[in-house]
Amino acid sequence: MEGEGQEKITIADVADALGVSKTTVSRAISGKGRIGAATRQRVLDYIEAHDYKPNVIAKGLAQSKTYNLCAVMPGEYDIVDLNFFQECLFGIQETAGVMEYDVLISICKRSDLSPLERIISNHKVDGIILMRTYMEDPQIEFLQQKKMHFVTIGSTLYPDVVQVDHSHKNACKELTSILLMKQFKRIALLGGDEGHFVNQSRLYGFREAYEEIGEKPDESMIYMNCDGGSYAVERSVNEALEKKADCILCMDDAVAGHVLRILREEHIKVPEDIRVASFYNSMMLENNIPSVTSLSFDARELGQVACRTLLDMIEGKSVEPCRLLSYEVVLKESTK
Amino acid sequence: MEGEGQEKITIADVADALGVSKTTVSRAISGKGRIGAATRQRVLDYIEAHDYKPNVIAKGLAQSKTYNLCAVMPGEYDIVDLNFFQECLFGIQETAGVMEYDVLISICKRSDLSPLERIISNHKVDGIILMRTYMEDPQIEFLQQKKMHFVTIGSTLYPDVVQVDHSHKNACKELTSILLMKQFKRIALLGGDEGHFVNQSRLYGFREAYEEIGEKPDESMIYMNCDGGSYAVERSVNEALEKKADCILCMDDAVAGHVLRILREEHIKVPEDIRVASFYNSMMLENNIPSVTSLSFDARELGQVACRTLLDMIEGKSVEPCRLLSYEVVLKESTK
DNA sequence: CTGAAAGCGCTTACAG
DNA sequence: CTGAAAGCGCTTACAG
Repeated sequence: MEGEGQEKITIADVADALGVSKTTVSRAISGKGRIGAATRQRVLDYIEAHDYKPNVIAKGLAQSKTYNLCAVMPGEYDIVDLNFFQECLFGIQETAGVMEYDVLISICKRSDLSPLERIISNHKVDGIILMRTYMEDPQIEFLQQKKMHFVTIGSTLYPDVVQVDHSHKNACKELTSILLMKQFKRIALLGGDEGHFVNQSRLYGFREAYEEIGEKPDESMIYMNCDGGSYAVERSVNEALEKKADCILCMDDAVAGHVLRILREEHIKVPEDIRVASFYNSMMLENNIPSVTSLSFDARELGQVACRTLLDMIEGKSVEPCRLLSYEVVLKESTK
Repeated sequence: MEGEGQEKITIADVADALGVSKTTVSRAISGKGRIGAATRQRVLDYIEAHDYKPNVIAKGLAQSKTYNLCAVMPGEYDIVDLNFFQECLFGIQETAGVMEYDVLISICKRSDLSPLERIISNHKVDGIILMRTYMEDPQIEFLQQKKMHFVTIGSTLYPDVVQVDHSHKNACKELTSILLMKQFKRIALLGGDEGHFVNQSRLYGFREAYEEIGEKPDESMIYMNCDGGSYAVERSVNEALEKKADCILCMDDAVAGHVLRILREEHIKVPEDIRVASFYNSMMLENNIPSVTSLSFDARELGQVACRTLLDMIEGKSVEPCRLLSYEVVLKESTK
């Protein structure tokens, strides 16, 4: 009698069984419209007992909704980002699930939005979360033109986009300030892709820290676009060493990983000979000796907040256009 | 005139515009049913020109399909696995997209299937891809009971489940054999979670390599469940060293990362004092000195094959129940 | 408080 | 070869 392939029971079935109309059943479930408390309880009990679950697809069709969200993840990433995206996704799906939404994933390269376009033109989702922003962002332009509900994880200068982000600028400023206070003044900055908004924010924070003490960073020691591979990093590190840098600040752990390897190869000791810190932490460096100073962000929370915000937008509530979440500076041996 | 918020045009609109029935339009698009070539072309031209795209949700409802797949990703993972899952997902969504399917993601802990259950009972997907298998697998049991179409990435002993996997057993056997041929006979094996099918396969391959040369591994140097953190690894490594192991074989790069750190701390040189190799490669170890020998698998291909197989099942085609993809042994400095 | 009916945007026997 | 009609499983004005 259990699990007997009991085919999908529909709202009509429960209406028949209870001798009421489909309308009534629908109302009992949704809680919308006037309905007698007793009647309501009867159908609730029945569907509970018979394990009835409304077909969300049909419901969606009737309401012109899908109860799906789309999380778009960049097609180009390195393993450090990966962990970040994964955590975000976790947060997103967690809070989506609570509201009976599901999350559809779209992996898009910056140069090719077609996966996203397909999802939109197929009317598969009610809203979109962009998991990375670019300075020039074709995804944002596309979604605005399509008038879709969406929120970005990461900041942007495009007007009228709802965004949630960590305060990368402040975080980087704080870390840089600490380093400066420790009297490491010749800091080399190994930055990531200039086209990513987040890297610009980090750079900004770095500069502000210097400004605050009335000094200027050595511009010739600011190396952007270092995430192109270990070769770019190697050149930058060598140049920084020639210029007598006393500290190397890396935009993320992928870069930091390369840096640490290079220093080790050249028998340059951290932190004795030079200090190293990273603007983004991951599990990647956890086995490094010495342990490395970095900024720490809660990606999962970011996903949760982004998702909740999007859900609010879909439901027509008003939302805060720019949320900034906090961060931590984690000081370790590499900057002693 | 462009992008003028031209609200969703429906099949009825195009039927009206063309003076034909909705039936005809539907047939022209799907290619099913008899229809005049000329008529067909007319509607095709029209929808092309007017950028009409059928509402997949409505289509799905009429056909009792969703054109969605679900990829279930484990909720517990470490960063090494992560890269694997990401690559898989890439492959999955890539091949799903070609068939106009989208992929919905569900992150499930082994102990809590509720995200998956929700998706199933909401009729949100036509099939499921399980991205990891366990020896005792509640997900498989659940899906079989629900009579859903699904395929697993990773092997399983459960009967009648369609699975695609890399030949972990053979791969590990081959790597172990090479090590044995190099006369490293006292190999310590640091294994992962015994509950994961893949780790049992690896262990199996390890044993078979010994058998083949008529010898036996030192059972006291087989340490399973090492992925619980660095402490478990540390104990195992120290014990292995006491037992004069000449080589440490790690089930994956997370474990390998810990091992390499521990050896470095204790000033034990690789490969001079002891050899190290990993059964699973990732970007995680790419900066290690020395470079480390490992097995290499193409996770993306795995995703593609799994997805194509699932799609075939959904369309009622018969599929190969167990596909095994190939691998590579990548010899590097750590086992010289 | 409850129900009959129309509608969401498609598909698909069934006629012609 | 083409169309009118019923149906997929819901929701929601509109009446009563």
